[in-house]
Amino acid sequence: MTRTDEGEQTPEDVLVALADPIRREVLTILAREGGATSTSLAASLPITRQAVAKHLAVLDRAGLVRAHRAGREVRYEADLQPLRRTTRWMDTLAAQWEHRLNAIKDLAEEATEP
Amino acid sequence: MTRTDEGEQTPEDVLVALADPIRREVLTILAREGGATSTSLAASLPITRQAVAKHLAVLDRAGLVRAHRAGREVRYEADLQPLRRTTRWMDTLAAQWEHRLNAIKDLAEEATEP
DNA sequence: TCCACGTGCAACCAGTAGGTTGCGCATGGA
DNA sequence: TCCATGCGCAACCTACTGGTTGCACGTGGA
Repeated sequence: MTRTDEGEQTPEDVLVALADPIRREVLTILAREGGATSTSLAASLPITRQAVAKHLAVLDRAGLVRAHRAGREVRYEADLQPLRRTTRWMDTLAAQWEHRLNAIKDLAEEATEP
Repeated sequence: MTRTDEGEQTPEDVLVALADPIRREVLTILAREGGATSTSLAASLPITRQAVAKHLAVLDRAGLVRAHRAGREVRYEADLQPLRRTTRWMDTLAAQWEHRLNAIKDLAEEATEP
């Protein structure tokens, strides 16, 4: 088991996690199957189990997956809540930036046509 | 001038660009000031002009900045449109994944209480 | 005309990301 | 009881990222 004890799960961690196509593919499989182990994921992907484990660690750091031990297997499930938080965070950022840009554009118009 | 001739600008490029705190800071400055040069940005940041130029290249690849030559200066301005597109793309992804997860949850309930 | 200033390009360096192989350990089933 | 299976850990490799310095080029102003 990696951590899952949710340290921070910043929006930045989610962006980093989602920036990799293999990690998005992992989340897609997890959503389609409802859960999977590192071994079963490696069977569906072009990389080894250990590489999958590293990707799962990144996803776990972002809070996007949760690990459950079941016997000698460790089953991973997707948690989309941090993703929803992150899109809202990005929208807020975009709104702030656009607000500043519009304010500047208004100032420019005010100066040219008085 | 870097490229600005918009090659693809995939959501992935936007995620990669936004995953770095310095690049987010660059966008913040660009929105606050309405535009800046690599030299003026380097004055506001703890890194050299050449490092700034590399970050601007990443932002340009994502379509988040646009370069305009003005005399011997190259002025960069923020373009938030790819950011808005990316948040919508992420929302769609989240919706698809949640849809699959809910379908699986329903199946499980159906099986346990018939 | 000439010089200063802003850019662009290239080489270089350290650290990290993504991938591999190898091995040891625990656990569940025959 | 014993063996196959699933995991975790560690070492190692390669490529890319983020940063630096140094230098050459073009352009605008005194």
